[in-house]
Formats: sequence, structure tokens, C-alpha cells
Amino acid sequence: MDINIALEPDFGHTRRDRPKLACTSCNLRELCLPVGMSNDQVARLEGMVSSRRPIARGEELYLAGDRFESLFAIRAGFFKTRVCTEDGRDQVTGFQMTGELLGLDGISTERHTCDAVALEDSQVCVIPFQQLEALSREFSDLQRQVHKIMGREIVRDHGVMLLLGSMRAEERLAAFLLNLTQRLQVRGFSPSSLVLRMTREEIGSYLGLKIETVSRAFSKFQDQGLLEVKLRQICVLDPAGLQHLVNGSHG
Amino acid sequence: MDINIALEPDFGHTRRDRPKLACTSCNLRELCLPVGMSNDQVARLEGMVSSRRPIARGEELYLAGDRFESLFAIRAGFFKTRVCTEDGRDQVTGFQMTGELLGLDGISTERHTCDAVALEDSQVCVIPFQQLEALSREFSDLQRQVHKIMGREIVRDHGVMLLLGSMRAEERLAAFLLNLTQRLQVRGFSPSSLVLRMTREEIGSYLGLKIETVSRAFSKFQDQGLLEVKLRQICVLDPAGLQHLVNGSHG
DNA sequence: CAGGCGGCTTGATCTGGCTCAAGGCCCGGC
DNA sequence: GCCGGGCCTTGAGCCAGATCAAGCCGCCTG
Repeated sequence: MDINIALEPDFGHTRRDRPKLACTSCNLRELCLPVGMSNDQVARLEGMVSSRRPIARGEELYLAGDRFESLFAIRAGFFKTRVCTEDGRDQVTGFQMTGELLGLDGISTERHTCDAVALEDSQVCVIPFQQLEALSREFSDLQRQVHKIMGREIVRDHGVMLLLGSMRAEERLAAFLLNLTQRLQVRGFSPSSLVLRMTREEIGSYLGLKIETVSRAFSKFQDQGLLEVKLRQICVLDPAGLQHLVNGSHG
Repeated sequence: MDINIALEPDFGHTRRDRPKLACTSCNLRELCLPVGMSNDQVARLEGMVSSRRPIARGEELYLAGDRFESLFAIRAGFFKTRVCTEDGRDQVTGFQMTGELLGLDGISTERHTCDAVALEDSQVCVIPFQQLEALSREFSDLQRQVHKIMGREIVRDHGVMLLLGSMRAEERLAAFLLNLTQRLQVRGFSPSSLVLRMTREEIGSYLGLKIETVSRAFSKFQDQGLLEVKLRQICVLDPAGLQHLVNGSHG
């Protein structure tokens, strides 16, 4: 099992696999939803997803406890999701980027169970869940895709558990960075240069580490020639070295 | 958010809510699947779930890499799921008991991504997934239920992340024990007395702790009068005390 | 019944990551 | 330009949990 793949969902196919289609409202082809669907079917889907919503940096798309009505497809931007407890514990459960889906946490109870916060000015497409269910009763390809997306989230979560339960601090950070670069690469960005959209503290929360530990790990990676770090501007000099950290070199 | 609820799926209703129905093949009413379905519909579902499979203690129901074709409903017994890496890391991702579902990890890639191992002699109902999808296109109540079950797993996983990312050793064990007793209580067992089906090492893997730490935490709980521990026979003397550990008393 | 093994406990010691503390850098507001 | 605040880095010391080591207990097998 490759930890990097598992950490965050991934389309399972590259850009070039996807058929081109001019999509008016929401460019749904850019999402992972309409795999295998005919143009007619995609048009129906797009008709449903008429509403878009801008979210400013720092704003919440939804909060734990909010009524669940829709999923949200990120058209542009970057989010984090977090669960909080009454006693002030706080855990970032994921970072989501363009093309990924938010809101699955609300399906089971019909209320959201975590907060989704924009880490930069963003825009989402609103996908009314009841309508998505209705349409996926009609189109088995869509149904299959909905199931796969949810299944992918479950597999991703298992990857995070593995990371939190069995990796050391530097291994966690290396896995995290490799996962980020892979997801960016799928989206056509450079695999070696990236700008972090989150603070060290948010990275720490996600990885189960304190901010100082994250900071020290970045510094150490820089000293070892694995990265070049300038605050949030990261350049990956030695991805194989990072991968080696993730795989092999633990007690 | 209540951590104990989130750690493992839970029916969301108690025994007495569920209508009684004589079910020949698989007692599906005992599962969480047919909520809201008519008797006719349940009969269709049961027709689909004809095959049962016994799994001896220590045997694997499936392994990572196996082709995914079915979900499995536990009719009787107890399982663990675990993800493994090539380099020998190993993380228990969950413990499943009677009435719970196994196999969701295989939906996204059509191959299982973790191993499911019986911790005692068990029996599962085999639910062919394609047929389940077909039937859930017909019956929206079933569709809804499938979605909820998957959503519940996602929420549970977030609870585990919170536990692994932000709780101390004793808090983790307390949360784990409370979760177990709650799930057993829903099934009609005593909330105070339980027999662990897993080793200390498996608990440790699930909680991101070493076996010695788990053992010491058990001993400490016993010294504090929270538990009575005789190997795998546990008696919860002070559930409120455990809950207090989980909630409040961290730095 | 002896022997052995897997699972569990307990003690002693070590250490990775946390805590506490100070200082620096970047950027936006006045 | 200067000031202030948020974010990041770095050092020193500490501690929770890991590691190492020894021994016990319950149970199975011969």
C-alpha cells in the first residue's frame, strides 16, 4: 500500500483520460463525479448543480451541527476540515483542494459533524444531496461514482490513521508533503514547487504534532537537502529521499 | 461531539425501535440496512443475501488486494481490520462486532485495501455489492441507508483521528473502553462487564500505543477503581470517571 | 503432570516530541 | 516609515510513552 496515495483522495485517472466537454455552469468534468456518463447525463447533473458560492479566506463553508443538505465541489480554492470537542480539542481531519468534494461528514446524521474552513478565497458548487441521490438512482454510473468517492474517503482516512498511529514526526511530515505534491501534480502543477495554504499549526494538528515539531522537521529537511523552505514556499529537492523516509527508515 | 459515539458505528436507534419480522436467511432486521423498508422490500434484500460464510478465529475474511465483490454483514462474531505496509508497519483500523458491516474499504478501487481477520469464530452474510447497488436504485430507503452507513464510517474515522492526533494514552484507552461498552449495550449486553476479544497488542495498534503502555493504563485504571481487570475480563466500575478522563482532564 | 508458549505485567532506563521561553521575520495599518 | 500582530524559528529542559529486560500467568500439548 502506498501511503501517499491513501492520504487524500485522488481521481484515479489523469487529466488526459477525461473527455473534453464544454460545461457551462460548473465545469463538472473537472470533478470526479461524472466518470463514464454520457453528455446528456452530465447535462442533467449540471442542471442540478446550478448554484455556486464564493467563500472568503477564513470563512466557514459549514460548521458542525449545521443541517446537511448538500455536498460541495470545490471549483477553486483550498479548505481544511476539522472536528472540535466541547473541551477545546481540535483536530484537522483533512485539506481539500480544487476538484475535491466537501460535506460527506454530514450524510450519516443529516447534520455536519465537522467544520469546513476556506484557507484562501474559494468558490464551491452546491450539489443538493437529495437530487444527487435521485439522479444516481437513474444513472448507475453516477451511483457507482458516488459510492467510489465515499469509499475513497474511507480509504484515505485509514491512511491517516496509519500515519497517526505508527509514524514518527519526520515520517509524517514527509508523507504529508509527498501527498500534497502528488495531488498538485495531478492538477497540472509542478511536482517540486508548492505554496502551503495552511499554517504550521494546522499542519501540526493534522499530523498530530505541535507547531515547534513541525517547524523543526522543516528545518531539518532543509539542512539535509531534501527541501528548500521559505516560510510557506516549499521546493522539494529530493522526493525520493522523502519517500525513503516514509517507507524504510524507522526503528 | 461525543467521542465515544464517533469511534465506531452505531445503529442510531435501539433494539425496540425496530419492527419485528421473521427473517429466514439472515435476520437482516438485525442489521442496520433495511431501515424504513417495507416487508416486501426486505424480502427482496434477503433473497439477494442468500450466502452465509463461517470464519474461524484467526482466519481472514479478506486480504488487502483481494477483488472486491461483496460487503459482509457480521451475523455473529468479532473482527478486526488492519492496514499493512510493505515495510512492516501495521495499523488496526477498527474492531467490528455483530450487526456491523465489513468491506467498505474495497469500494473505491474494487480491491480491498485492508485485511479483515476474525478474532473469534464468526459468521457473516455475503452481500453482493452490484446487486445491492441495483436494489438501492429501486428503493430509495435502501439507497439512503447505504449512504448513511458509509457516511457513518467516515465520521467514525474522524473520531479515531481525533483520538490518535490529540489524546494522551489513558484518554485513548478510556475512550476505547467506553465505545466498546456502548456498542455492547446497544446489543443488549451489560454496560459494565465485557470480555475483550482482542489482545493488548491489537488494542495498542488501534490506539497508536505500545503494548506495555496499554497494560500499564489498565493497571492504573484498576488502581484508581475505575475498572476491574482480569486479563480480558473487564468490569467497568466507574464509567463516569472514564468519561471524565476523555473529556476534561488534559493539559 | 511437566514443559512450553503466547499473552500479560512490571520495573528501569532512554528519548522523541512537548513545553516553555525568547527572538526574528513578514506584512498590513496608521 | 514605524508600529504591531500573526506566524515562524530556535534553544533549553522536561516528561509521557517507548524501549529493554525480566518474570508471571493461564492454557495447551504431550
